[in-house]
Amino acid sequence: MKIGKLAKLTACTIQTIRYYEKEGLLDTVKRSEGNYRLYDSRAIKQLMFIKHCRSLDITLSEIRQLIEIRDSPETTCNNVNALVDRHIKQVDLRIEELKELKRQLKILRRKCTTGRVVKDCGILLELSQ
Amino acid sequence: MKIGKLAKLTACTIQTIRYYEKEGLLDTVKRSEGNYRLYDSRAIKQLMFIKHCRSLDITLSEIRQLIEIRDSPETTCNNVNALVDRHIKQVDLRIEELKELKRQLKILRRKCTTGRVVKDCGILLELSQ
DNA sequence: GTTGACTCTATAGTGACTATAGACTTTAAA
DNA sequence: TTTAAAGTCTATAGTCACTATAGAGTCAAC
Ligand SMILES: [Zn+2]
Ligand SMILES: [Zn+2]
Ligand SMILES: [Zn+2]
Ligand SMILES: [Zn+2]
Repeated sequence: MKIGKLAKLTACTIQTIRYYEKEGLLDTVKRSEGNYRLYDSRAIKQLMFIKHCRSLDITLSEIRQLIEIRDSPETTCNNVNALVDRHIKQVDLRIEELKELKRQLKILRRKCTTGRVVKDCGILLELSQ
Repeated sequence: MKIGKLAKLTACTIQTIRYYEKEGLLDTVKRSEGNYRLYDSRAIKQLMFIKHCRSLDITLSEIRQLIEIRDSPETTCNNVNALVDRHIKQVDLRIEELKELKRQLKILRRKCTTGRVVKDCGILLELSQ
C-alpha cells in the first residue's frame, strides 16, 4: 500500500504521515523501486494509535513515551496511568482558566451598549486602563 | 525611559516589547544618540492596552483591529461589540470541547487499575483500537 | 509518447512569543 | 582613567503540530 491509500484509510493527510515518520512516531518502512513508501496493516495500527491519542490532545512527546512504555510489555503500567492523570489535570486547569476568561469578557461586554460612538465606548475605555 | 524600565513598569519582557513594535502594535519611538529606544507615558498606555487585551486572549490581529477602530473616534462602536461577542463565543466553544475531552479522558482512565502490567493495560489496549 | 495522477525531498509558514549570538553603549567601581 | 558590568541593539533560530508550497521524479492508461 502506498502513502495515498494509507492516508485515505486513516483520514490523515499525506504530509502528516510523513511528519510522524520524521518525528519517529511511525516506523520507517521499506520503499519500492521508485522510492515510494510501502505500508502494511502494521502501519495502519500505528497510525490509528497516534490518531486516537491526538484526538485526546495527547502531545507527540507523550505519544512517544506511550510507545516506549508499550514496548516493555512486562513492566507495570503505573506511568501510563500517571500520564493520563497528568493530562486530565491539565485539561481541567485549562477549563477553569477559560471559564474565568469568559467571566472577564462578559464583564467587559457589559461596559458598552449598542449604538454608541467609539470615543465614548466603555469597552475601549476599560481596555485602556 | 529606556526599554528596560518600560519592561519593568509593565511586566513585559524586553523581547516582547520589541516584538509588538515589529508587529505594528506599538508606535516606533525616537532613539537616543546610542540608538536606544526612548519611551514616554504614551508607550506605557499603549503597552498596557495590549497587555489587557492579551490577558483576555484577544489575538494580536484583533488588537490591531481595536487600535484601528479606536482611532476613528466618531464612528459607532458596533464592531467592537461584535469582536468581543465573537470572542466570547469562541471561548465558550473551546470550553465545551475541553469538557468533552475531559469526559473521554476519564473514560480512558477507568480502563486501567493500578498495578497491572503493560501488556494487559486497558488504557494502551483502548488506545490501540 | 504523452497526459495525468501520484509520490518524493526540501523548505517556508502559522501565532505569539522566547532565546540565543555577537556587537555596541552606558554606567559604576577600582 | 581604566575596566568591568549591565544594558541595549539587530538578526536569527526555536517552540508545537502541523500545512502548504516548489520542483523533480515515478507510474499507469490511452
Ligand atoms: Zn498531556
Ligand atoms: Zn462601545
Ligand atoms: Zn478572538
Ligand atoms: Zn494500565
